[in-house]
Amino acid sequence: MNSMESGNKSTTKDLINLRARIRHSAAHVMADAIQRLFPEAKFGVGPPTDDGFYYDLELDRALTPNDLDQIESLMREIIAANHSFIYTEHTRSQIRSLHKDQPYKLELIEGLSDSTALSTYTHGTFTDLCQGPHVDSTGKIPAIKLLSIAGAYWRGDENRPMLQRIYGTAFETPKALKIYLQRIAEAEKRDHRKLGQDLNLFMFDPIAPASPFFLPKGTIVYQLLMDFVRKLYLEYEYQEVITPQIYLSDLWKRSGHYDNYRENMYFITADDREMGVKPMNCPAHALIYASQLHSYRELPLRIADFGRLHRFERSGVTHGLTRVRSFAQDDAHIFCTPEQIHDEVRKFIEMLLESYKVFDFDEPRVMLSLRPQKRVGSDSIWDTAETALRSVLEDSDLSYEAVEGEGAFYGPKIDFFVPDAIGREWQLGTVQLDFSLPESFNLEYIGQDGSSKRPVVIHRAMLGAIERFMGILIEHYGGAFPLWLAPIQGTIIPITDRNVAYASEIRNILIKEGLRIDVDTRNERMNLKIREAQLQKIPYMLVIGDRETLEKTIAVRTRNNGNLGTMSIEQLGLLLRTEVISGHQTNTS
RNA sequence: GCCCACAUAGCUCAGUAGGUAGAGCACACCCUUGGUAAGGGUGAGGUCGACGGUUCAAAUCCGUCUGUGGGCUCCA
Repeated sequence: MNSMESGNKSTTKDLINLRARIRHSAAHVMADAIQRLFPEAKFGVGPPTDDGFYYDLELDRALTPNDLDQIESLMREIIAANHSFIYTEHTRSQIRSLHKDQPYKLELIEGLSDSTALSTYTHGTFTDLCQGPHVDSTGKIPAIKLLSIAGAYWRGDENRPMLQRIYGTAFETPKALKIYLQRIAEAEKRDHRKLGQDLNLFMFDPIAPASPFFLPKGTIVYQLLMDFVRKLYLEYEYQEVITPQIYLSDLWKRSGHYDNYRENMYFITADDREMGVKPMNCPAHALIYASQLHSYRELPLRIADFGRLHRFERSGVTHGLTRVRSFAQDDAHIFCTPEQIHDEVRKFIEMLLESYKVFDFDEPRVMLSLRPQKRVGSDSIWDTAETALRSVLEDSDLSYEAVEGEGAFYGPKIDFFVPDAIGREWQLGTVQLDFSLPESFNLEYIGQDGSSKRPVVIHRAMLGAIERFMGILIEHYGGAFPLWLAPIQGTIIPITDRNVAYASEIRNILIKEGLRIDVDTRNERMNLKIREAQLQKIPYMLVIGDRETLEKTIAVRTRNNGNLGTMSIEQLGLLLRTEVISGHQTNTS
């Protein structure tokens, strides 16, 4: 993603193809090395990936990092020997007998149709079922590195055996490999779990697995994100509500969650009655809607809710802030007429694109997810819903990809994925149509002709889970939040304690201007205070010594090592306020 | 849930022939009042994730559990 960006389209494509050939070839070389070291190994598949390659294999013992080193050095020998890759086509019985000791390969062969050529590639003494393409010879694999050992189900099926997967990568030059490895190291430095601890944003405790505790600084960011969304809600005419956390199971039976989502829910029993902790807000909003009679004149009705949700995620899938069991979304449900769907989805997408720009995210990738196997509602309802979403996307400038079977159980959806500062992609927003909820909750409005009609529900979230969004933002900014989001916007550094009184005076003035300012009154040297403020990624360091106290000025330094010199309190206030406002301004605000 | 790994002071980590624990930073106190990324000294701090087993003796070996990490599956 990084080094590919230069150059025109065709060379980019050439490079991608070259890398795929190199990596696929490296996978063969790795399998060769493994077979020499472990002749009893049974091989699965070994394809190239976007970032490297892997090979799956079965072995009677677990591989260790030490084994990886051995495999890698043997690979280097095989590469140095510069064996040619030789393509051969076979009959079905030939290719079967070639792989007679390889049960997984035999299964793959069974799955191949007779219309495709049954081929192998051989280098040196190693032959593998493969349609290629490869580089000419093993010597044309310029740079390799084995990275990790993992478990992976055979054919991705959790009911089938778990194989060992070795991940590696290969590049067209040693330099390109080095750049890639540096990028991984950079990603580690930005890891939100590490930064969250270093910057005192949030913590975890084993007593509440996968459930974040937001510390005071993290809470400031969290609240600012909600404030940001609330401001857009005013503009886009949403109404916020607060709804209960726990409901009798009758509700979940009615909404379909009891049948379709139970394994992800927490249940408790009180008063001999079973209750479920909400994993979603939609049923609550349906109850609110149903509590009153509605006219078509009121629609669309946009109900927003930052309610805390709990979802039991299987152990092993949780991850820092990005996959948690307790969270809140910038969730809202739009109740509208079928005719209003198009306009509502369009407006939502407009709001979403506008807000992503504020966070310096590039244009999102858009995915339209269509009906899954496990679903509620008739096929004709699904037809209507899918057509509606498609038409909005067709009318917009956005390019999108439609995927069968990925929709929610209650309706099709559009998901938005954005790349962060180092090229990784994350799912943020989502908009989902729901024709089932209005049915099951018997929602109605009175139409122009005086008869009862069925509204449509649109589920939508822009930032998605605030927890997740914050995790992504931390990595995107590398912990250096823009001024408007920084938990502490400036720290005042008195050089001696003679300057503390003036420092407090400055602080009070800036606080009254709505800024988040600290004073570092510790008996430490200025250098240390600056260092720590830098490490905490505080945007402004406001140094105050005898000179400033006397002249009623402030020496201003930014975290980018920019020394802005001295200025008056008025100048500083203006500077900070201007930066705060421009930081989170949307197009329409 | 599955495979593999890891769990030692608030943090980062050291502690492999099994013999009742160490460092740096942080913290407390003292000295130092210092102009743009670490001033110095002293001190306190750990039932080595939990439970069980082997052993005269377990942070160290074995088992179970919990949590976390890398993946797989899942992600409404």
